[in-house]
Amino acid sequence: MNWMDHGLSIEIIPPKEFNFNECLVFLGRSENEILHQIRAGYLYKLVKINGELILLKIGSTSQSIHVEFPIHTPSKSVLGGVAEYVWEWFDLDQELGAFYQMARQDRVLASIADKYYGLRIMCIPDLFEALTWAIIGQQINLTFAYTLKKRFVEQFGECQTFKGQTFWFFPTYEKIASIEVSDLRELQFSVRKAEYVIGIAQAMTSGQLTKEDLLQQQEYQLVHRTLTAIRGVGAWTADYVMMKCLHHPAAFPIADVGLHNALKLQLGLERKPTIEEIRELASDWNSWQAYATFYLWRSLYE
DNA sequence: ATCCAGGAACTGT
DNA sequence: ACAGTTCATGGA
Repeated sequence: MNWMDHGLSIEIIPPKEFNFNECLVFLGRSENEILHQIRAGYLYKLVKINGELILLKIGSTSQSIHVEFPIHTPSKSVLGGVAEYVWEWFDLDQELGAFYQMARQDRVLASIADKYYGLRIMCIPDLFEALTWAIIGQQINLTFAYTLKKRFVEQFGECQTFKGQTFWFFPTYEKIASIEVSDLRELQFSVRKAEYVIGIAQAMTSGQLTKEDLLQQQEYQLVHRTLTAIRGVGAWTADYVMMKCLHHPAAFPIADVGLHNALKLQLGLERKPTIEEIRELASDWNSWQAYATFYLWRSLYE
């Protein structure tokens, strides 16, 4: 992690292959997103550092990312925590040189890797949020998924208001562990999804499920098995969470409908490819499947 | 109206 | 192991 403490703000020096504006395009894909806002080239997000809610205002020059604090005067330890958070959110530990080298030779990826150069996987550092968002998104269209997430966050999350704008923080698992299935049914969750989300919240509250344990397990197969043992988490959700939260570059949600649509579009196919055809197309993506998938998702929003 | 959506568990064979 | 069914509702 490479960053500087400027007292009332911080400056983060990302690796070479990084383009803030490409990341903003991805973050701005839904009007109904409630967990961050984009205004005049700045990204606003409410985060929790050392148990304290902090509003971030994030901008970028060609060489660096800078973070300001519109509401708070941050302490030293908060500044460090914020740098860590932003570094992880933008997936800045990845060195993408090898990805672009592979992608340039790849029939599917060549054009989009060039077109979206510098785009990073926009991560979901909070494990509970990553799992919940994946479960919400199962088998419904993305627009409705955002609507459900918005209701969920507004009902059970925390917020701060600044200059007439309200900024939201995702509900904690402790909070969700104490609610009932009927509370989520009122928001139009299905009974199943409500059970899954509350069950995961309870497992996390009791300490049975932690991000630290999953990070420590490291090996793809082991983590994947641990995740799919959770009720509500199948192969797709496990790969989604490994990609967006646990930073596994080989995570590959191969059954994803968005991936299928993007491949169809990129290759000009008349129908969506089969799983076997995708395995063939992806045969050279070794250890970059997550980035390949993310760039293909990006290609769906122009 | 009809089909599908960033799936997964459950049931029956 | 594998295939079919159910869940649940909005968007296009």
